[in-house]
Amino acid sequence: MTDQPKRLYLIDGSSYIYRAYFAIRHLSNSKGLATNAIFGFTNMLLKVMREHAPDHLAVVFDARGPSFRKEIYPEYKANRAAMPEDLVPQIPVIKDLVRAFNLPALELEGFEADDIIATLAKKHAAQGLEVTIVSGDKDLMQVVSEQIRMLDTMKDKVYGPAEVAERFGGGPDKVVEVQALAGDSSDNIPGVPGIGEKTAVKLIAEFGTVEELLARFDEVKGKMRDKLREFGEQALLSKRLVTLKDDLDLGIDYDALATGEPDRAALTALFGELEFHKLQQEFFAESRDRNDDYRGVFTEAELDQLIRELEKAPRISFDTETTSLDPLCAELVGISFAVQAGAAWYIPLGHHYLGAPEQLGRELVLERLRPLLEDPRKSKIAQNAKYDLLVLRRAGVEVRGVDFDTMVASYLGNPAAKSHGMDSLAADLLGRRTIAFSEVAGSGKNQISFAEVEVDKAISYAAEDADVTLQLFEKLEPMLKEAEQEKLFHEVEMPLVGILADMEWQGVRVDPQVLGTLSGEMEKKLAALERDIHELAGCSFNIGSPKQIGEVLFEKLKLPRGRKTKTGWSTDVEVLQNLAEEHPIAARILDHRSLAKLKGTYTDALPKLIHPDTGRIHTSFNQTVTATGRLSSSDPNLQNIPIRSEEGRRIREAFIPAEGGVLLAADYSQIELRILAHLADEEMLQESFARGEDIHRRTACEIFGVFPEMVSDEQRRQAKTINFGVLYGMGAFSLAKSLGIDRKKAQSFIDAYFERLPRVADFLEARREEARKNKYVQTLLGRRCAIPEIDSPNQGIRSYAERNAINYPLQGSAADIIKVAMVRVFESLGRAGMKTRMVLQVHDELVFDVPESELEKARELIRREMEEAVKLKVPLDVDIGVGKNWREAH
DNA sequence: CTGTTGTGCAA
DNA sequence: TATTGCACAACAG
Repeated sequence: MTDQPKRLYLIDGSSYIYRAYFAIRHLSNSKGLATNAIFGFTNMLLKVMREHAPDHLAVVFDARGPSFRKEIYPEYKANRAAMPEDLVPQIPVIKDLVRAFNLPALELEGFEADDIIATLAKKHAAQGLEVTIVSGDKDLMQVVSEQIRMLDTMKDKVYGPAEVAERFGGGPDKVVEVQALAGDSSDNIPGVPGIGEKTAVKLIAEFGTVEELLARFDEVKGKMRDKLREFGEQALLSKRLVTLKDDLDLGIDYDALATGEPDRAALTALFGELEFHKLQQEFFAESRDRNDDYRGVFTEAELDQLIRELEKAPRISFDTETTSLDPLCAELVGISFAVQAGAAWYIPLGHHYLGAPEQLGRELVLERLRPLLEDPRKSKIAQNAKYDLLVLRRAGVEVRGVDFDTMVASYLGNPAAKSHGMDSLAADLLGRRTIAFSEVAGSGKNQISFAEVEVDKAISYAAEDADVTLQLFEKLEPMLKEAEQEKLFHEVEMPLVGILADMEWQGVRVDPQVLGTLSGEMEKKLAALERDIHELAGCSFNIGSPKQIGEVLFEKLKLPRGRKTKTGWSTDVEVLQNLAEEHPIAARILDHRSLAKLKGTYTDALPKLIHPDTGRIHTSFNQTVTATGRLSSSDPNLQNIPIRSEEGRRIREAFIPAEGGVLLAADYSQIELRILAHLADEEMLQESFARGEDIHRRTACEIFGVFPEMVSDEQRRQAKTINFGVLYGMGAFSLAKSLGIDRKKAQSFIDAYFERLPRVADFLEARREEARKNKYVQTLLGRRCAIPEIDSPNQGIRSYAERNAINYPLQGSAADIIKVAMVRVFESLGRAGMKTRMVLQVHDELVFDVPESELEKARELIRREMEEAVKLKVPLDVDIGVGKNWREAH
């Protein structure tokens, strides 16, 4: 073995923190914590580790208090501004990071990081070690030598004696001399006024040291001589200030600076929290466990063996591989299973490419697995189970017993998180970078179907999915318990998974002819509007482009501008409505825009999404998207089908029941206000709901002090706006804007409201308080949503957080209630053996496809299960409508 | 071809 | 300067 010199790396932590902070101006995580300095610092650390793999290292920080330099010179660093307020909270995180990397960290009271570094560098260099100082600070150049070099990772430069000499005109020993003369404005080191670095280098090159220069100052000519005479003492003081202490008694030897193995779990948690997803991936890219036992199942004997393993295991995880992201088009290509961490199987069923190995038959495998998959008592785990349920249902297997969906569990743990995808969960919770789909199937136009992926590759990809899912379960289950989400998870969210799968499976019938006719009419109207608009403008332009509209209205026609957007002048409804009085073009543009919107988003888009086999639209209900617990709908979004305008309502006529049936729409009346009445325990609201009054009218009575009969339409409208405003935490400004009144007046309405409904005011404050105390708020069923921004120093962010603290419990409790109702209705319909099918959910409304013969029974059942979903201090009223299309059902 | 912006639909 | 979503067309890189 060759005897490599021992190496030591000394990282100037404090200097990097500052440099990173100023180099990266804007970076923060979704919780409002600034992360710019942390990010820069981490990058530096990772770079040093990656490129130098140090075995001995110290990260050195400045100690909190003043250093000894302050004692010799009170003005030292006096001009330094206080640490920026968004940097302060980053410091402890950086120290956590260093700890998680398991690296030695040092700081010493009374001394700066540079002194510690100088001491350690000199000491170890004297012992024959090769020392690298990682810093960008020129002060440290004074300790550079043959054994000590300096590395600036941000500039990617290494400084040895030669590089130092180039800048300071001599060996590293000249550094302090030059700095003593030139001073340093950032540290408030005075030096000699009028002498900068260039002059100082010249003088030192000639005289060697400050002392020598001062002794022979008469050899210097002109004004500089006077300066030197006057400020000589100051130069000597400066020299003391810039000279680093290199003889501190640290009592630290080489062995104490050995680097440890990084704590993967801690790092993962930190990177996750900081939302350093890219770094997370990079760091863990190499750390995939190669010991995983992933096997393909190719023979009946192997299948039997697998099934025996699956039967023995208390819980199994599984995952399907298919040809499409859309489960209703997807063909099954393979299934994977895991029973314990690190071991998983993949059964290829439908890989077909030239030279593909012999695979077991699909029918055979599914028949053998059917008893297990359909057994409700066999506990199963899956990631995004809804997808697998649908794929297998399409393949003829009704999977039961899926009692843990890792995606849903992760969502309950943090509903505000951006992604609950397996890759990010594996990274965040397991510190593991999983094989990306694109790595086995390619991406973009090169992407191939999973059926064409080589079986060997498919095994490592698919088996990993089942394995990781099982490992995620092991992490997530205790987390759910910790967060007290178990009941909500097992009694509401998990039952809902299968129900949503069923709703997507059913889909809703849509008549393409209705949409086609509508589209044709719109086409004509749009063409006419376009002609008018171009004529009024005197030129032809793209009405769909806000930018071009801006050019025409504000530059060509010289109409008054309204608000600005990031890229130009706003042309939104509000602006155009104001412009309508100035010029007839504005109203036409508005008409054109809303019609084009309806046509593009609905009448033209929906027919394309009608499934060719079923004649129905199968939307996707997403259970892990919203921060509040609501569902969302996509591909297409059926939760925003128009209803307000006449044109819009006609789109609803295209949504129709199955042959021989009707559509039944059941919606909760004023559910969020009822929840407010319940949670705030506000008697006036409770009494009003108990009596079945018009709540907005009643609110108007209270705040305007008039009798119910005397409430004008205008007053009711205003009360309604206030009622909704309360749910969203609205202020006087926005109320004024939406009512078109002045702020004072709006404030007086709000005052009157809280005067008459004091418990509501208490409730709102209690929610803000709760958020400040716990950093989260809760719904009726204990669903939690974190609101870390509640402590943000930024007023805008904090106000936003406070509004969320009010809105989440109300919107979220409504979501809880309708989810419970969905489970109750679904199960009740099943027990009754009815053919009525739940097909849509629109936040406070459920839509059913009902055979005509079952109508009355269904109506009663649905009403009962919805109204009795939870018991509140106010009744839950459900309005039910029935019709031959969705519009009529309202 | 992909991500962002402005806009607008729903509860 | 009112909450939560999704999707479209235009546009920038």
